[in-house]
Amino acid sequence: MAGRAPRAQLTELESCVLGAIWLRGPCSAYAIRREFAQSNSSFWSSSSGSIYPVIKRLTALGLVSAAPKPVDKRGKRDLAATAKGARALRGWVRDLPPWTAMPSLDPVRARMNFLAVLGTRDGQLDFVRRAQVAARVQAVGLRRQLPAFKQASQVEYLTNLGSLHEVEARAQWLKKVAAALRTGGAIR
Amino acid sequence: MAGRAPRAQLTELESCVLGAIWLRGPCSAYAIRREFAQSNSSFWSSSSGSIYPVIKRLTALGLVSAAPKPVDKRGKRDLAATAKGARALRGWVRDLPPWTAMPSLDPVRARMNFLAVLGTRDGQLDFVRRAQVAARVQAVGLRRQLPAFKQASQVEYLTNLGSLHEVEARAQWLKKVAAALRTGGAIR
DNA sequence: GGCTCCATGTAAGGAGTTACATGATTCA
DNA sequence: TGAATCATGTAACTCCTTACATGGAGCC
Repeated sequence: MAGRAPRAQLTELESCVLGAIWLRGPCSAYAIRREFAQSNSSFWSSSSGSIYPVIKRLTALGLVSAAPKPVDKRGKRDLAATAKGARALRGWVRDLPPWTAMPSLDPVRARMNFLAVLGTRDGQLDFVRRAQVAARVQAVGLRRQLPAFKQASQVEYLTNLGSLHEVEARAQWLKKVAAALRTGGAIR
Repeated sequence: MAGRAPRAQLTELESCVLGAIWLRGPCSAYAIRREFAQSNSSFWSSSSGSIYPVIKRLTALGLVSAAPKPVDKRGKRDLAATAKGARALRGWVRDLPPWTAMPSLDPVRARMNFLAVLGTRDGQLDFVRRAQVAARVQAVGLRRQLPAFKQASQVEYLTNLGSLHEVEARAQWLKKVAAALRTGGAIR
């Protein structure tokens, strides 16, 4: 009878949605969805097909309460994290699994592994320079947003500072790669 | 009749497997699997259930040739990238999609968003310090491996240098976060 | 003979994506 | 009144994961 026991651990997406609901206090699912869409550090599509099922699961687990708003004729609901939800979130944040220390999956670095396939040194340098420009553009954009984040909230400032550190590190690394190509010739 | 047309674009995993086969020349699927498992920058499980289906797809697409080895009584096959496979790999490397410029998904940064849930400044500092230690341990390990990579191959050296840059940037960022917590008090 | 690696696969399931569907509200 | 946005959801599909299955080779 009883369906199989639900997963013990939350996924990263589930935890982030739970966290957003916990932070935002009572709010609609749509607000969460929009926040994810506008955030500059979200890899998830944050379309309705991903967010709503996640919220459903969180509600089923008792981590989120969804009170219907009688005022609103639409199906709008007020979501809030329960005490159990706050405990789950705390555990997820605090207990850093070992894999979280590893370097993340960088698509530029993944492609760099096979740089030799581009053949000539000029082709390889072109790739590296384009990646470098893209990283620098990102960095400039982030740096310009920082003051606004600092005024808005301390955490937003700090997390965006982290993103900035990452893209700047990538740009510096690519600079070294370009230098190595110029002095050492093409990768083969 | 004809089943639906195969996907136009390769996934990141498929491309990386294709690249590994292209690099390693004729080799067995097991060798690829092992390489992925030992690589320090692979997020994929690289278990048989993921690698073999990918190779099957690549072979079906004509990007990889799989010649059976008559010498070996086992089902061992010699995999190699075809000319078409090399072209596909080249395209994947060269055409950096816009999203590849974004900061990657850092699990530590994801948790940082909800640091307030840890409550006290000491609890928050403890989290940050543990993340810092983990990042530094990673950095030291990578830095120690660099000379060996440099001797083995230039690309391996350069990609691992990229990993090093990333984890060092993370460590520096966490240092700033800790400083901010010490001077500014707990995040709320 | 048994143990450990080598080597290739299949089966079931899960999590997230894209695309679609449906209305209410707001504003020009 | 029509368009854009707000708001919630379902259905089909895809890629990857975990777990299982099978057998040869080398070694004590």
